[in-house]
Amino acid sequence: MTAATVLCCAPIAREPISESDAVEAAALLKAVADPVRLRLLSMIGSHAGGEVCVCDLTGDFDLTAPTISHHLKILRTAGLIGGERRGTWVYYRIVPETVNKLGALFTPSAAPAGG
Amino acid sequence: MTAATVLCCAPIAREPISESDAVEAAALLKAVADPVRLRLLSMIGSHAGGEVCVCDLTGDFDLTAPTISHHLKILRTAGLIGGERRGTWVYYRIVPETVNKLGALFTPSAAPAGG
DNA sequence: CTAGAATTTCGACATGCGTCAAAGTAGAAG
DNA sequence: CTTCTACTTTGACGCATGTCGAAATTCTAG
Repeated sequence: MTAATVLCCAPIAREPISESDAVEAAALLKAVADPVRLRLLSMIGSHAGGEVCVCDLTGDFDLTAPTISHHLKILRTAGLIGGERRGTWVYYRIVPETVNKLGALFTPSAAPAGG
Repeated sequence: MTAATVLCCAPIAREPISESDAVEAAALLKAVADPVRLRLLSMIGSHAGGEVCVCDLTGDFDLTAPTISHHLKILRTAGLIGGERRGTWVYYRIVPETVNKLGALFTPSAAPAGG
């Protein structure tokens, strides 16, 4: 128990983040720093069955299909969602690990130091 | 205890976020979706005493003072940091409430439903 | 193979964002 | 009041991003 067990605050407020970590985290954050992508991520993640067809997504936006596809690609490239084609349709599901990374950045961690 | 106590996942993956909530959250996320601002926020939040002089910030970046000031303003406008002038120097400190908002978006909440 | 639907890629455009140099503001020191 | 330092605002520039229309891709159905 000599080592620090700092529970004070979010990781980001515990010690200065390194430049490379900042670049990595910022890339992830940039992927969700858009209302459309946030809604898409939320719709995909909260859908019963864990999977959503793209065709069920486009209807809720005043955007063209190419634009939705563009946002989906950004989320997928960031590792936040995964896509799979089955027949005519493409289904997307959330990748919880990556989403948790986001939360971990700003959440006062209850984990012991070093974890 | 009859009501749901949904611990499955992040709020964003529990139910579809509303458009207005998405816009609000995206604005907050955009403020931290930049390596420089992420480092700035981290340096301010992790500093002993809870306050940092701007003059202690600029040295760690290969950026001009106006650029640092610009990023600081974005963080302040987003409500993530607060600034105070004392004499010649300006001191910034973190606003934990706003930072927690970010974490709450993506963290599997341990709070009971309805909270 | 042809026809058709779902989705992505491509090309283009307007807007937004990060950066700097120069000028402006606020307080300390003489 | 003048000068110096610390910081912010303004104006400008180039690059990135969100959006669309059109074309290409991938699969199903005859």
